[in-house]
Amino acid sequence: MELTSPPHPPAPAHEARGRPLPELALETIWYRRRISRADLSRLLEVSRSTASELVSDLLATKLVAEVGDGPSRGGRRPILLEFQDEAHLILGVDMGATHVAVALTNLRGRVLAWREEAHPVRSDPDGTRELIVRLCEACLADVPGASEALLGLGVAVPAPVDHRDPKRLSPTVLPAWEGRSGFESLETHFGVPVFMDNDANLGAVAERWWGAGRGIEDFTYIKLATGIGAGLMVGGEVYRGATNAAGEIGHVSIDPKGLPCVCGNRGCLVTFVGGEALVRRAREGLAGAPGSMLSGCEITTGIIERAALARDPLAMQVVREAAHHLGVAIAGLLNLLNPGAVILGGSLARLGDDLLLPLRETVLRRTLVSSVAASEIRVSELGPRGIAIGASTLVLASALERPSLFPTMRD
Amino acid sequence: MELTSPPHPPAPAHEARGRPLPELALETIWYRRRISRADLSRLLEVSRSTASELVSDLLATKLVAEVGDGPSRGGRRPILLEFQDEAHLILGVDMGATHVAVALTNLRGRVLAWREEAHPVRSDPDGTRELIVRLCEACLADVPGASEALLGLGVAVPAPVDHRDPKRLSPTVLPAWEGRSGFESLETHFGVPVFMDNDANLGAVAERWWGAGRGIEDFTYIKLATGIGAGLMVGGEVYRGATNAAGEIGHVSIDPKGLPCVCGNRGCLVTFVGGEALVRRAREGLAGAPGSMLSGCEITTGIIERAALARDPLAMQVVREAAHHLGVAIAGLLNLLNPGAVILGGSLARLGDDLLLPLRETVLRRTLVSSVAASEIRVSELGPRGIAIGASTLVLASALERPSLFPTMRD
DNA sequence: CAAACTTTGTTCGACTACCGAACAAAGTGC
DNA sequence: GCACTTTGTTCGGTAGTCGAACAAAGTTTG
Repeated sequence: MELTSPPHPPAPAHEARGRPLPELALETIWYRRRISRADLSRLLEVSRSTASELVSDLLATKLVAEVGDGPSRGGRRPILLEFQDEAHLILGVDMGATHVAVALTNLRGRVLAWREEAHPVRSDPDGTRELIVRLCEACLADVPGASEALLGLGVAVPAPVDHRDPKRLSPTVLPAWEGRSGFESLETHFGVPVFMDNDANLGAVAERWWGAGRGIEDFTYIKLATGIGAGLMVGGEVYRGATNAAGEIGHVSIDPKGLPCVCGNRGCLVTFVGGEALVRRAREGLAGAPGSMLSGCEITTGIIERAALARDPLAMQVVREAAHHLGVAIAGLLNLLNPGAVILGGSLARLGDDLLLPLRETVLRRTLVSSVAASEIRVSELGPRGIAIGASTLVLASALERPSLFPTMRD
Repeated sequence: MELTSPPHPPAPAHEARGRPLPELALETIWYRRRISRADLSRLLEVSRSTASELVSDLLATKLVAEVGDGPSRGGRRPILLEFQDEAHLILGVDMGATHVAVALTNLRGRVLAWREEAHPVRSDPDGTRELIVRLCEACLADVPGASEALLGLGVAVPAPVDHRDPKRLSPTVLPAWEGRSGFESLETHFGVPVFMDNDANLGAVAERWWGAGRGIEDFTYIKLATGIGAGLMVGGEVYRGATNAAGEIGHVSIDPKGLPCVCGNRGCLVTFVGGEALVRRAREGLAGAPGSMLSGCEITTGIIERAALARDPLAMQVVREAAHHLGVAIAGLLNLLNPGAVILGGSLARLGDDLLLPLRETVLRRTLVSSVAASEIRVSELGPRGIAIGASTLVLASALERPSLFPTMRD
C-alpha cells in the first residue's frame, strides 16, 4: 500500500492515536477519499476485524458509502469506501471591512454557490446581519435541498475574536458592534451551529487545507488589504497568542523613526503598505508621472492594483516600494518564526510576480541563509474567495474533529 | 477537592486524556507531589478501582511511595502517595560559547551539585567534550550513589539543533564541530540516554517549569548575552519552526538603515544590544565620561554589567540605550506573537529594573493597548543556572512523557 | 457515647473494545 | 489446474475499565 500523501489537507495524526477510533476512521476516510477496509486497518494500525466494525457503523451514518470494487493486488478485490462529500453543505461568510461575501460549499471545500455585496460593515451592524442572512439564503436557494443538508455556518470577522465564544466581538476594532456579534440570530434562523474566527486566521486555514499551505505545518498567511493582518499556522493549528491578538503584523515597526501610526507606534508596516499608504504614495508620485493612468481620477487601492496589472509605471513603482517595505517585515518574521512558507493574500496578492519579485529580493538580502533556504514566499492559490472558504473550512474541521456535529452521528 | 494549581509546572492535560492511563497517573502524581488514590481517581476521571490498580503498579516501580495518612475530610483518612523526587538524578549541561556549566538535579529540578569552567567551546570540540565529562563526574562524585541513580543527560548547545537527533549539530554556527556533536560518547560513557536542544529553547523550558513562565502557555524567553536568541513557547511546547531556526530574534532588523550585520541584514537587534555593541557604545562614551568606572580597563560586557549595578552613569547610559532598542524589537514581538509574557535571561538580565524600566517604557509607547495589557515583561527567576536546569528539565519532561525511560518501568 | 453518615480503598463480576485465528470468497500467476 | 494472496466476516479470548458491594476508619448529630 502506498503511504504517499493524497492531495489535500491535514493528514490525521498517524502516530499516537490519541482520539477515539470512530473519529479517526471517519477522518481518515475523508482524507483518503476512497479506501478499502483493509487499507483503513493498516492506516489506523488496527486489526481488519476492528476496521470492519468501524466501517459498518460509518455506513449507517450515510457519511460513507460503498462504491464498487477496487483493483486487485494479487488477491480478492477490495470494496471501496468513499466519503460522501455532498452529504452536508456549509455556509462560509467573509465579513470584510466594506463588503460581505458568502460561499456555500460541500464537505470538500468546493464552492457550489457564491454571493457578495459591498456594505459599510463597520458602521452598520444590524444591516450587516440582515445582509448576511440575505446572501446566505440566496446561496441556499441556488442548490436544491440545501437548507435541509446544512451542517453549519462559519463567519470570518475583521477583528480579533475569541473563537470559542462566537457571541462576543472585540469592541476596540469594531466599536459600532458594541462587543456583540449578534450571530445567535443566525444560529436560530438557520438552525445550525455558528462558528467564528478572525479573517486572517481563516485565510491561513483555507490555504492550509486547499491552497498554497497544503502539507506545511508551520507557515504565515499575510492578508494585504486596507489593513494588514497575519494568520500564524503553528504545528498545523492556528496560533492565537495569549489574548487572541497574535498576528498583528501591520503594527510591527520597520522604521523606529518613521511616521506615527494610530496605534501609538512609529513606522508601522501598515504606514508603508496599507491601503491609505499606497494611495498617498500614488498621489505624491502623480507630479512626476504626467501620463499615468492614475491621474485625473479618485485614487483607490483597487485602481492602483488594476493600473499595476496594466503595467502603469507609477502604479508599479508604488507596488515595488511597498514590496520592499513588506520584505523588511517578512525578513524579520522569517528570522523570528522560521516558517515553512509565507503566503500572501488579500487584494494586493493579485499582482503576483510584480509583488513577489521585489519582495523576494529584499528578503534574500536581509535573512540568514539557513532560515530562508526552506522558506518560500508565495501568493494565495485561492484568491478573493479564500477567506469565505476558510470560514466554511472552520466548520468542516470542527465536524471532522468532533463528528457528533454530524446529525447522523449523534445517536 | 480543590483543583487550584499546586506550585510548579505544566499540568497534565486534564481534558481529552489522549495518552495511556499509567503514564497520566505517574505524571499527575509527580505534578501534585502528594495525592490520595481517591483524589487521583477524580483528577483522571476514572473509577476508584482503576486508580487503585494504577497505583499498585506504580508502587512497584519505586517512583511512588505511600507516606502515611492525610487529613480526613469527613470519613476514612486517605493514604497519601508521594512521588519520589530522589529516585533518579539528571545531569544538565550548559555549553555556552565560552564556558561549560553542569548541574546535577533530582526529579524536581533541584540542583544537588554544580560545576562550571571557562573554555573556548567554539574552537575546541574535543577539549569541550572532555571537559563536559570531567564536570559531570565531579558533580556525580558530590552525591553518594549518584551514578547508579542517573536517569539521563541533557545538553544545551549555543546553536540551532534538531532536538530529535543529538548526534548532529548545525555546522554554520559552530564550524569547528564539523556538524557532529560527538555526544554518543557521553551516552556510552555514562550509560544513559543523552538529549540535546538549543540553549534559548532550554532557557524557556526552565522558566516554564520552575521560573517566571509557570502557568503561562505562550511566552517568549530572550537570552541576552554575547549573542541574542529567543526560545518561543507556544501552547506549552517549544516552537522550533520549519528548520529548527525559529527564535533568531537577534537578527531581526529594528532599523533598515542601520549598521550592516554579519548576517547580511542591516540594523539587526544584535548590532544594538549584543555584547560587542555594548562594548563599542561604552568605548564611544568614555570621552564624555572622564570619571567612569569603565575608563582605564579592557571593557567587557561583564564589566559593563557590574559597573551598571554599581550605578556608574556611563554604564547605565549604555544599558538604557540597549533597553530602548530592545524595546522596539519586543514591541514588534508582542504585536506579532501576543505572548502571555516576555522573560529576559542571559547575563544582561541580572540588571533587573535598570533594564526593565526603560524597556517597558519603550514598549508601552509602541504597542496596541490590547496586546500589551496581558503581556508582562520580566526577568528570569532562575538566573545564570537557568540553562543548565533547562537541560536537566529536558530529560525530566521526556521521562514523564514516556515513562519507559525510567528503568523500573521498562519491564 | 451510640447511631447515622462520609470517605477511602479493595474485591469481584460484568461489560466493552479490540485482537487473532480461522474461514469463505474472489482474485493472480505459473 | 493448483498454489498462493488478498479481502472481509465470524467468533471466541483478553485486557482494561467500570459499578456495586463491602470493610475500615473517620466525623457529625442527638
